[in-house]
Amino acid sequence: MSDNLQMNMDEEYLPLRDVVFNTLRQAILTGEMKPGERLMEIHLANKLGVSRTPIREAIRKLELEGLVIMIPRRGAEVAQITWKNLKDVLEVRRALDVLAIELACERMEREELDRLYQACEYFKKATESQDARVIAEADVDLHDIIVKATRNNRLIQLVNNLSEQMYRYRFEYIKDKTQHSRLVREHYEMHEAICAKDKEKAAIAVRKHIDNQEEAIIKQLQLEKDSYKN
Amino acid sequence: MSDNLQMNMDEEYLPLRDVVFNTLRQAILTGEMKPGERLMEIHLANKLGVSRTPIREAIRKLELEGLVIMIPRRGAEVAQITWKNLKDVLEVRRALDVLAIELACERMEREELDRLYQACEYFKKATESQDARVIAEADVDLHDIIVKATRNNRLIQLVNNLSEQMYRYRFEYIKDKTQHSRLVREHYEMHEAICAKDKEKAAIAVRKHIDNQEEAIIKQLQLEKDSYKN
DNA sequence: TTGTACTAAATTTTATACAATCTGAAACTA
DNA sequence: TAGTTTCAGATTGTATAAAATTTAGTACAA
Repeated sequence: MSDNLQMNMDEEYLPLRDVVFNTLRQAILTGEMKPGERLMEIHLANKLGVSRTPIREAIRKLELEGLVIMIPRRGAEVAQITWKNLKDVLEVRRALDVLAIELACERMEREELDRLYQACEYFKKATESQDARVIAEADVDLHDIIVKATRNNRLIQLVNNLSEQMYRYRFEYIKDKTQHSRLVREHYEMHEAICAKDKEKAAIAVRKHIDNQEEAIIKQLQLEKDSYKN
Repeated sequence: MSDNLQMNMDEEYLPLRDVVFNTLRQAILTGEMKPGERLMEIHLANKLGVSRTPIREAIRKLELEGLVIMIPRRGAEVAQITWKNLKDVLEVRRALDVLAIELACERMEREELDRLYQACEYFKKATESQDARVIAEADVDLHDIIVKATRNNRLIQLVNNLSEQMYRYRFEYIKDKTQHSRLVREHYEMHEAICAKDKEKAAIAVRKHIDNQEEAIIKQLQLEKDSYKN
């Protein structure tokens, strides 16, 4: 792990455990902490300048999110991402994203539809910028609008969690310029389908969207496998 | 809360935090701890005969499961179950149960199909026993066979979690004898559909199953509302 | 060289101590 | 009386200490 973890302290008040939780989660999702790497309490406590208690509590939450696995009396380590695991996540995510867009068809209001359209436009512009971080953020914002329109907090939470599980791969995926026009098109398709309240068309569009993502991630994983030979 | 929480200590080794976690979760799901009730650390620590540390770590996990909500510097309390919240959970569960049975159609093996049939028969016998606990257990076993057949660990975990969220209502639901024959029939329908690998028929059957459950739970909630006038 | 027993170091697990914050009631003011 | 202030007690948040366990290293015998 690179030795420059930094905590974001400028929130008005958050218990340290939550600050630590966010910090570690971020480090894991961005790949700064590699799968298999151990999370040692004293080490982390020193690095982040807090005591071990908040570290431990943060790890408990990461454990339940599936980002780290615990081995009793040995400690926690960053969860390995296996191919199987990823396929499982995507399988579930596909179903939930379909549900989300179907509900969005029913429940999205005019004002949100407008914002969704703006987000589509903004995403298009973002792809032209060639800056992967900007593109990724625009993508997240767009999908967020759809998911929030479901008005279903449980669904929102689950979809967000599942999406996060593969952030690091999506990042690589989004760098692939050849996909950009397709992504832009699919976003517009989704917007159209929701406007028309056409659930079937919407479902088909999201499925395609996720299928593409899955394919890209698998390709990505294949590359890593080849280069690291594990 | 009744003052006789008991921890299950006979496992070979589980960290105290996990024992506490299971104990508290059980207490919440069975209704022994009522929504809105505060979880005070010292109190719980004394009652369970451990220090505050494992209590705190258990609460962190309950928090992420949505069973308790945290108010900073005020502590945790058992999450209120609102109507909205229940509808949200059921909405997601419906989608995931459909996914599960569809995958089961693809992946269930001969031996599991046999066990599923046995579970159907056993459930039928259980309804005759009139013992709600026996019936509930038979029902859980049956659905477990289907969900496990998906081979998708993430899905298994999520469905189990969502099911648990309404254990206390299902319990009342299952006492309603007029529903029994319908439940038995629906179970056989599911088994048949999976045998035939007929995803559509299977999906329809589960949806009906959950719709019934939803209706019954809503009725139940209505009753409580009337009797407590809140 | 390999295998085993023993010891020391590292690490997690649990308990306790201290600090910060909140709550609620009594005292006080207008 | 209504509203504010103050303060004690309760409770959470954080840090540190003690206990239990695992890991790793070393010495010694086969």
